[in-house]
Amino acid sequence: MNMNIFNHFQNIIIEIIKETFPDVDLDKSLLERITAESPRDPAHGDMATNASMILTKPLKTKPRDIAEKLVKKLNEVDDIQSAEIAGPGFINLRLSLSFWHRTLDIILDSGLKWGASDLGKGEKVNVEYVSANPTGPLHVAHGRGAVIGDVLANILTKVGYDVTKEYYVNDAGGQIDVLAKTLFLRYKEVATGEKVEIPEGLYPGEYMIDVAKKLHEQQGDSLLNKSEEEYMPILREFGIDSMLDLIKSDLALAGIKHDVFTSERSIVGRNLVEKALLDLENQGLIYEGVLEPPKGKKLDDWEARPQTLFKSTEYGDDVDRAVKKSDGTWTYFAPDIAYHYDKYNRGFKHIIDILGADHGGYVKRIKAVVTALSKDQAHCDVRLCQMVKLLKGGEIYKMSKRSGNFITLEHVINQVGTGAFRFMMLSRKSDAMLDFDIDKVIEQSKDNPVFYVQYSHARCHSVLSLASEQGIASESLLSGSDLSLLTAESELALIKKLSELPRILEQAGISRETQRIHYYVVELASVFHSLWNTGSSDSKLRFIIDGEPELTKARLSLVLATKNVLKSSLDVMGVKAINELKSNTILE
RNA sequence: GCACCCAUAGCUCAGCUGGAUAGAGCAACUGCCUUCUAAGCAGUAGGUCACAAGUUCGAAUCUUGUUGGGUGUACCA
Repeated sequence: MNMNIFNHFQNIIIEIIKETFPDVDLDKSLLERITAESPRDPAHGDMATNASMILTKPLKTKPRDIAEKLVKKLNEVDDIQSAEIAGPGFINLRLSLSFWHRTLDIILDSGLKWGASDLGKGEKVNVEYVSANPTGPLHVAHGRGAVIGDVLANILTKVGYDVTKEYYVNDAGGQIDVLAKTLFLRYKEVATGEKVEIPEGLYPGEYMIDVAKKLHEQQGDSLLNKSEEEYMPILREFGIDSMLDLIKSDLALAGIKHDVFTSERSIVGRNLVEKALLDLENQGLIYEGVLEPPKGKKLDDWEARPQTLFKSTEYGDDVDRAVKKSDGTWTYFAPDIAYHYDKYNRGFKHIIDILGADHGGYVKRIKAVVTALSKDQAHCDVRLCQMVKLLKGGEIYKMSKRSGNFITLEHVINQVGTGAFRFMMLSRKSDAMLDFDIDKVIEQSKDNPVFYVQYSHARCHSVLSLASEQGIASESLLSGSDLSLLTAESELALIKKLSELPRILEQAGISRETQRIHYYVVELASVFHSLWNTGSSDSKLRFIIDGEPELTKARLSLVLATKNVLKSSLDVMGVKAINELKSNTILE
């Protein structure tokens, strides 16, 4: 059986259609539109299909007439308890109890692997995320892209892709000179003890002082006597290394570890820029030209000048893009072309870039590059992460990297905890802006979904450990429980929710929408809390029933399955599941 | 000007790539603790899915306009 029960029944339905209408040639794209999904209203059953509506046109028959034929055969399927026609021609399926019990059994057997699938067929995917310039610590906006990229990579891994988590280090551009110059001033400050004013345009952040101190420890006063030409390479090197260490420790704090760091300097050093541009040139996509001045924005210093351009308009971009500056050096874009060329040559046909919304204007040209360089063999998917509005008690925290007093990622995570931070970063789709109120995330109330979900996991743990202590049932004793004893509506609702995970992960992977797993885990917690409370109003529905060891074991099995699914969902989110909630603890 | 994104209950947001009577949470109101954690549950009330056309059996979802907000807009990265 396909782990994704919706695909499973979709296949069954399609087979039945082929049997029922053998003379009609139904093409694949049409059959793919035939769905099996859970109806909005549970009163409509467990599964609904739109098959007869889709088939109306090719069969030139009324939907209800088609449905009647299909229903007859669907009713013969073992796992289908009943199939009936409803509304404009939907077929509602009610699945048998034994099907649900068998599904629960599979979920229990799968343990933390439940939800995994082979959708990706082991294909290679490169997910590039964060890629912040090595000029300072990460701030909160970086944190959003970081979590979304990380979780998307986790999801894709879970659904069967061979995923590489990657960080592109912009260590070759002008901002590195700015970094080095700033570092020199701070170094001078440390060495001479004289207060230094950081001029406009350099990085005023105080983090540079610590770096300068370390530099001074290593080099003493020796750099003071050197010429700029001599000390700049040393400072660049030291600055980049220090900043990368800083960034990596921020990432570690956020629970993120990239597989690969690719440096811009190494791309340039391997002459990949020349190679990639030659490839484009051979395709006639590089030319010398003059761009029009941009409209709607005053540019006092604009002047027409010939530049080396990439014909990105060929692939849907708004204007062609410069790859060389007027002084003949590469633009930022050129090494990035080479970098994507490198990704493709490393065998990635699925390339995903997670960027900040402020890079929105960059999307079309980078997609154009990948399409051109791969001759349409690779696909580049760019996800933009909208800004995070950081609040504390309703008041806005302004973040500006230039000012130097921006709110760092470290600062925020230290206040709310890694788990809560990640959980909240996944609460909105990446296209939409996100409000993040530090006070609310710390708040230990039902207002806070992190606690709601963790509480459900803690409850699972609590029952299971209680049962274990009482010797009623340990986890090992639970295997082989008679799951058919689970017949209450609330129990079945939980089994059904558990069974959805594979589909949720597949769809999150396909659509690259990480918020889906967030909402799933909240829903799952809700269904579990609901079941828990049926035991409050009716003691016969509690998990542990004196004198009924078999029933108790069956129910505890369901609890165990729930605990596992909660945990594996949280694992994908990079959030640590918690066994016991204590007051005043920050979630890790 | 142009490009990309957003607009759903009083507030914060879901809505399973086009399905049935649009759903949660918060706030409001009503119930449920001699109970495996009430940090929870059940219920009531709350809607012109920004607006207008179009596509079709069927639209919050797709197309095109319009309005309002965000972001970006040569030789920065």
